Amino acid sequence: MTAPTANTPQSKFIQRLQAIADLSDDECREIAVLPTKLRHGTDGEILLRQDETASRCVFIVSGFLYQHTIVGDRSQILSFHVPGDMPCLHTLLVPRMDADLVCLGPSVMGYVEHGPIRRLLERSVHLTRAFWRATLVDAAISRQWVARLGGQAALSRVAHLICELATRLETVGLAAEGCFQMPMTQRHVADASGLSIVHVNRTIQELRQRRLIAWEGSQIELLQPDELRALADFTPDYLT
Amino acid sequence: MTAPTANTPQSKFIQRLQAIADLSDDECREIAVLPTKLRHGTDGEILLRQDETASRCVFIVSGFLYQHTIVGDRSQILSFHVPGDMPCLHTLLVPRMDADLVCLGPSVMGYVEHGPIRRLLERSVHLTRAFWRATLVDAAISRQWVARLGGQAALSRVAHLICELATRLETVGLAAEGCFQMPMTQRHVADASGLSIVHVNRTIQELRQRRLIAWEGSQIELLQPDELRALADFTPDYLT
DNA sequence: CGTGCTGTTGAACTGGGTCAACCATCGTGG
DNA sequence: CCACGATGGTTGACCCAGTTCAACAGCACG
Repeated sequence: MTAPTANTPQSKFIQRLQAIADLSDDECREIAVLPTKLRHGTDGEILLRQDETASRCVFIVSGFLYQHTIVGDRSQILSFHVPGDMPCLHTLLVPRMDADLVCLGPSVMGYVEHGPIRRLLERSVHLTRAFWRATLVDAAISRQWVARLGGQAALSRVAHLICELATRLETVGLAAEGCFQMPMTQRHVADASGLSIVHVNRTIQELRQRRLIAWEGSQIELLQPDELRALADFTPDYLT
Repeated sequence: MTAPTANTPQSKFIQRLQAIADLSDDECREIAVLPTKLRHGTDGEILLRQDETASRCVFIVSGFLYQHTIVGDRSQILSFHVPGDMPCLHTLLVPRMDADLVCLGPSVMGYVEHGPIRRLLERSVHLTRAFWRATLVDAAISRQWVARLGGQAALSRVAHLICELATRLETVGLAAEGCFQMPMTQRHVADASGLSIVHVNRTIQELRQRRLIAWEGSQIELLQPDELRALADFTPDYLT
């Protein structure tokens, strides 16, 4: 299907599913009519808590979320989520959250109860595959994070994170020419990269000095995407 | 279903699915009759290569596998797989492998072509859920690895890995009283933990000195499981 | 009986952590 | 309108967990 989707709350989510699996117009419509409640979230607000049992799914209309857990005395970010993502889709089958789901900056989310999604998927093998596949892309991202954290030094690690986010934002039309907005602080990068905040600061400065990225406020730009990807050992295939 | 499964090649796999989602006797039978080719693998043998397109799934009858990738000049293990696991189930929907699938020690695998599995799942919403859920457990394990690698120091990191493996082996009846067999070398632990082999050696010695584990050859024993879990910040919920 | 792998140990080194300032920005309340 | 406290970014000095290099011992295997 190629119909230019209107700018409904669901449009980014559908656009994202399209990128993952082909959907027919009918299927898009069925997703669009899922009963949805829109909610606004503020920076740092916790939408779902670790160990809580989720009874609904969240898709991001605008803004960003991340999953966060405490390990020992350290705060660790497990994943970032961008508009069009459904960060806790897995709760449909495994309802217990294994991390907090937190707003990164002000954001708008759509809530959909598990019930309607389950009923929709029961009727459609193809949509089930699309949703399943969406969870598999999340899993592939996690595996890349394992590689990133286990195998790379600080500079490549941070570079990889930036490459990943740029690519994911491109697929939903929120990044162009390697340029995007994301209200991440250096603390977030530190918690996502297993580094101290001080060292993230120096690492970002190194990336800036090498003219690989520009980063002022929430505006991030990849100045030399190819060089950055080479440094990060990044290949975007896994994001499908 | 509670019928004592005979010791067929599939029995561990079915046992594992049982632990994840209830299956009826009928469903177990349908899995048992999936056309399967048995293969033997030797230590270090690569069953599937990174970037290769898989056309079949593998379940482990006996022995161990791991997924492995090169990041920069470092070798990184992304996951371990134990009997009953289906390590590349995700290739059913995302056929491209994002890592090598390698034998850890001699092992026996069952190969099932994608086609028969797809046809089985098309007929059964419930089985689809069970398989989907199996991939979600793998994803949860990856997320835990992210937390482990990003947030924990060497000692906790290695302890966590051991706790995870012990728990997973228990659910398929291959560990009892915290005691199990696994032909892992310290190199494997190093590659899975993002540590140097030398430091893994010293870390394991520390665990031994603290009387937390015993590890001779391929025989691993948790001497004080509760203390080890506390040190590792390990809670087994996510393994379902 | 060498050859190679795994485990072990010691010594020197370093990437990144910790601690402690300091600055700029910004929203808030007096 | 300004003083303020909070937050995010930056810098310097010192420290340490973990790396690297190198050597050696046990053992399995051809």
